[in-house]
Amino acid sequence: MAAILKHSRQRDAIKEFLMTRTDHPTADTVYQELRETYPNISLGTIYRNLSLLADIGEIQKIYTGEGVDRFDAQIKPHYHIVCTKCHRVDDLKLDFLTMVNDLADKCYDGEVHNHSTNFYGTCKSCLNTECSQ
Amino acid sequence: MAAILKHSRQRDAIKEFLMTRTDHPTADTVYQELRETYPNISLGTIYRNLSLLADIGEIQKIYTGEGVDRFDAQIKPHYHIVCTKCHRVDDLKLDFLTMVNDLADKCYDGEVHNHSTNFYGTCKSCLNTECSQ
DNA sequence: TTCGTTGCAAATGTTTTGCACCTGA
DNA sequence: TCAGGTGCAAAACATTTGCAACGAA
Repeated sequence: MAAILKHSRQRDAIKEFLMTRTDHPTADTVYQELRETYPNISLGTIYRNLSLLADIGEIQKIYTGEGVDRFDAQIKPHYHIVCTKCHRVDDLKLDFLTMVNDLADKCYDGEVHNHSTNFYGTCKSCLNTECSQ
Repeated sequence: MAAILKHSRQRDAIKEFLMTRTDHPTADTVYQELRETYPNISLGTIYRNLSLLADIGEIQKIYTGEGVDRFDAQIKPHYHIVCTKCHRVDDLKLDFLTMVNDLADKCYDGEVHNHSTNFYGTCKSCLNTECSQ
């Protein structure tokens, strides 16, 4: 069922762009940036490739509950922190707590395979500008 | 800024309906069910009241990353488990791990206020019907 | 040549919003 | 009375998809 992948310049560019970023761009950000190099690239291509890359596990799709999906070239399990003021999404340098899956599995009558945690708070730069708001 | 709330039959019905449910209905489910009692109720009213109730903390909005938002009348912090086969969302009988916020705060240069975790797995009924698929 | 990929545009699905009318306090 | 609430329909958004042309193997 899984089709054989052909090489595509656009897909390479999308993945390469993601790997240069430590924030977690949205599909539209990827689109706006890549349009400078590939003026004819289409949003559909961005979405198709981001989905495909996420499906084959080369990138990660992040749901923050703030409307838009975000993407991350870092596929090692890790946590994210969302600033509730400026909506920026950062990686958190906290070890992934695999044993939490076991805790959850013990109190569930199905099977628990994984978990996804988002932390919410205020980023440093929003803390600093708090009084001027 | 916050307006004074007036009583509304529709808002009551929405909250009451949510309180009868142990699953976590989507806005559309609330709409379909309440339409039987209030044939003229509109989806806009459902969305407006669900948002309002979530804003004032009487209900909770749940993001599962599966497209639609879900709502929960249980506002005590707790975790959810999403079945990746049938997309049903259950409560997990696992104590909320408040200390995880402190763990996260220690390795972040902003402030961590909260976290939200979704577990992903297979529910009992999907496990049972696995071979017939 | 073959079949996956692209660009474009239209379609989809969820959620929000403008507006005139209604309703609770 | 009057500000908040409602129903309706249109709009806004993010994302997906159909299709003919394109391009890698």
